[in-house]
This record gives sequence, C-alpha cells and structure tokens, in this order.
Amino acid sequence: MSATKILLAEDELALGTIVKESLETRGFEVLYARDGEEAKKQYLSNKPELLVLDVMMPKKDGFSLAAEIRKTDSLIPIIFLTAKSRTEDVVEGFGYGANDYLKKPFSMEELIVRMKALLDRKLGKTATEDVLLGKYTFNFSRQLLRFESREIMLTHREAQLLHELWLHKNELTERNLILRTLWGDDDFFNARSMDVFITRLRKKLALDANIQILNVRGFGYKLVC
Amino acid sequence: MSATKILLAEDELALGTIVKESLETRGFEVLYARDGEEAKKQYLSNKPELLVLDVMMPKKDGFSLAAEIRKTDSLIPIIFLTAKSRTEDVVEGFGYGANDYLKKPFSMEELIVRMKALLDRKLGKTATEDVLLGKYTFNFSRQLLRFESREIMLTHREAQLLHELWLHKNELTERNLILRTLWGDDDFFNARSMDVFITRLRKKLALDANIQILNVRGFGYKLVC
DNA sequence: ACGCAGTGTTAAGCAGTGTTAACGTGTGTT
DNA sequence: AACACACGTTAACACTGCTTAACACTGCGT
Repeated sequence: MSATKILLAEDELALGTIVKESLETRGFEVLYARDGEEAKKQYLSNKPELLVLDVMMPKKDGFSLAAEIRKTDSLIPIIFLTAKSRTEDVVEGFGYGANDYLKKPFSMEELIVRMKALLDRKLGKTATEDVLLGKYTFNFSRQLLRFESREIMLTHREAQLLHELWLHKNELTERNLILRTLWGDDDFFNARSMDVFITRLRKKLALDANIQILNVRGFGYKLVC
Repeated sequence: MSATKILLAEDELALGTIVKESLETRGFEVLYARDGEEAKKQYLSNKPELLVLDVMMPKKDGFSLAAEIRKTDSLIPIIFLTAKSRTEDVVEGFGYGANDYLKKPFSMEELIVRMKALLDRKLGKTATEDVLLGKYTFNFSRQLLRFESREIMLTHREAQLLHELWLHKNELTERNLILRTLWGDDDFFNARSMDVFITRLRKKLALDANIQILNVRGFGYKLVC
C-alpha cells in the first residue's frame, strides 16, 4: 500500500518541520506548505487525503482555505491547529467544516491518533477490535458492549456517539464536533436528540460506576474511564 | 507549586550547560548527566518527571537508557535529542518509547513547547487519580469529593477551581491566575462569580475543619490542608 | 398487505449549572 | 471612628441539559 498523502500547512518553520518529519517516520507522505496560498496550490496539484491546517497563516488563513476546499470536496478530513484556546474559534472552525482540531502545543501522538481516527472513518474501516472501557469492552463495528458475561447491543447512533466520546476519552468532546460529525448539523433539534442518546448511553454504561459521561456545561462531554 | 524536575542527559558540555540554564530560568529543576550511566543513576535516585536524552552519549546511548527505564516506567515522557543527519534514528527512537524528538540544532522554544505538551498530557493522565485533601479524597476528572463513605459531586467549575487551588496548595493562588485560567478574563463579573464558587467549595469542604480556603486580601486564596 | 419490533426524533416538564444582583461583613487606611 | 474597598453569602435568574414518553418511520416476517 502506498503511503497516505497528507497536506500540512503551518507557517512556523520549526514546528512545521518537526511535524512533517515525525509524520514521515510514521509512514505518511507529507506535503508541506508555509502559507495558505501555497497550501491551496499543493492541494490542487497533489490531492492529499487529509488536511492539517494552522488557523493563523500568512496570505490565507486556515478557515478561508478550508471553506474554499469544502466547496469542491465535502469529504476530505480537516484538522485545524489553533493557538488560541478560545472556544469561539473552535466553533467557527466547525462552521468551516473542521472534523477535529488540536490546540497548540500538542504532542505528535495526539495528532497521529486524531489523523488515524479520521482516515479510518473515511475508509469506512471500522475498528473491528474490542476496546477496553473500564470493566466493559466496546466493539464499535459490532455495536456491542460486553460486561462480564452480559452482552448489551447498541444501536448505530449509540455506538457512533460512544465511539466519538471514546476517541477523546478523558478529555472534552465538543458538542459541536459530535453534532457535526454524527448529525451533520448542530441545530437545536439535533442537540435535543443527542441529549436523549447521552441518557441512553449512560444507562447502558451504569454497570461500572467508574465510567461516566460528564457534562461540561456549554461545551460538551467528557467520557472518564 | 514546586518546580518540575526533569533529567537532561547530554554529553556535549557546551550545549548541555546552555539548555540546563535556560530551563532553570524558566522554573524547571534540572538534573544534568553527561553520559548514559550517570543519567541512569540520577533517574533512579531523583525520580524526575520528564527525560530529555541525547541519543549519542558515552557509556550508554539514549535508546538503551530509554529501553531500560521503560521497563519500570511506561508513562514518563521521553524526548530524544538527535543529530541532524540521522533521520533513521527517529524511527528507532519511537520504537524505544519516545514521546517526541528534537533535531539538533533546536531552539529552546521548541524544546519547551514539547516539554510542556508532554507534561500537560501526563497531568491529564494523573488527573484521573484520587488525590488526598485532608480527610477527603479529590478526583479532578471525575469531579468527585469523597469523605469517608460520602460522595460529593462537584460541578465542572467547582472541580476546576479546587484543582487550581490544589496545584498551589499551602501557597498563594492568585486571583488573576484563577480568573484567567478558568474564566479567560479577570473582569469584575467573573470575579464576583468566583466569589460564589469559593463559598460553594467551602461548604462542600466543611466536613474536615483542617481544610480551609483562606483569603489573602487583594491577592488570592490559599488552600491549607 | 398487515402487524411487529426496533430506531431515531420530537415534545414537554423538571433539574442542575453558572451568572448576576443585592445586601452584608470584614479589613486595612486615613 | 469613618471610610473605601475587597470579599462573603444568599437568592433569583436564564439557560443548558436530563429524563421520560410519545411519535413517525423503517425493515422484517407472516
């Protein structure tokens, strides 16, 4: 299998170089652009499979670039790198079609986990392995929770939601990220729908008191395990 | 809060000294070793929280050292310093459990950003553990206080505030630090809001009279325990 | 075609959370 | 002692989130 081609746009040379090389050592082919316009050109001529875009870049910022690219390609995964921890930016980012975002500073491991998650999803490659969740095991593709000898079936939505929470386990999973990823839109009704699924998941996860889905008012949820 | 202890292993004295001193001026406590064996001894006797290891060192190279340490400590963050020419090293490095690496020459900024990212993440991991607070135990990520058999749930804000106070326990935690860290801004209204949360925390911590949140007029609070 | 079970959405009422307001108390200063 | 100011306390408020139930829709087997 040929290397997965990804586009990295980051104006800070020191950071960009490190990220580029780290990704290359992990088997990715990395196109590296130092500003938004260069990134656009690289995107058009090389068709990468995933974009990692710094929000603040010379000539064209990450949001604008993403918006342009989204016009012709609504599926390509986009991860924003943002220096600001301010949530408005994150919300704005989702508006431009972000699939995920990372706050600087981040570690390579975090970036790679996020990238792999998005690429797997894109390929329809479902994680077929069981995953540990406290005393439960969770199998995403089988939509199955196991607790000791008990098997608890999840619906598709339930499994998706749990998967998304699990990807960010012990960290905040943003409401908007969930809504845009699973529902495609973060309007009022979808948000209410999500509330219902959170309740249902909590019930199914109640057998192990160490697993909890905590609410972070106004921002999202945190799956602790 | 006491300084974060890190171990720096670098045989080149000129570089080592500069890095050591730069880190010290930024508030880190730096153990400095000039070869692998010395580094091992320092590690065993002083338990640093993070390792910065040159790959090529006399007596024991960085990779071997990392491999040995990883046998007993799989969580401690390790950053390798590697000479520019040898990119193969990087691949190998990740195999030995590197969390990140830096190519020489590097800037102090780069090193510090990477260190902070890894330390923050480690903090996030240890944050799932219980912490002693007088007769209470406090679990930040679960937003939970335990007192004997009683469990007291904290809201997200309450937990954040207590965590911040705990990080500086028995020392002054500055009002502005809290406000900027938790609220993002230290304006009048947020300050009033914080007053309310201090009151609420005091109530929830009232079961052990030895724990107190003392006010230092004009400066901040001191959590004594 | 029909009923049936399962799934996701909508609705409605209730509970929890963080902010604001109003008023009270303490502390250091003049 | 009087004062200004920082902080404490309580309650009210707006809003978000939680929960339950009803509902519409789908796919399924008969």
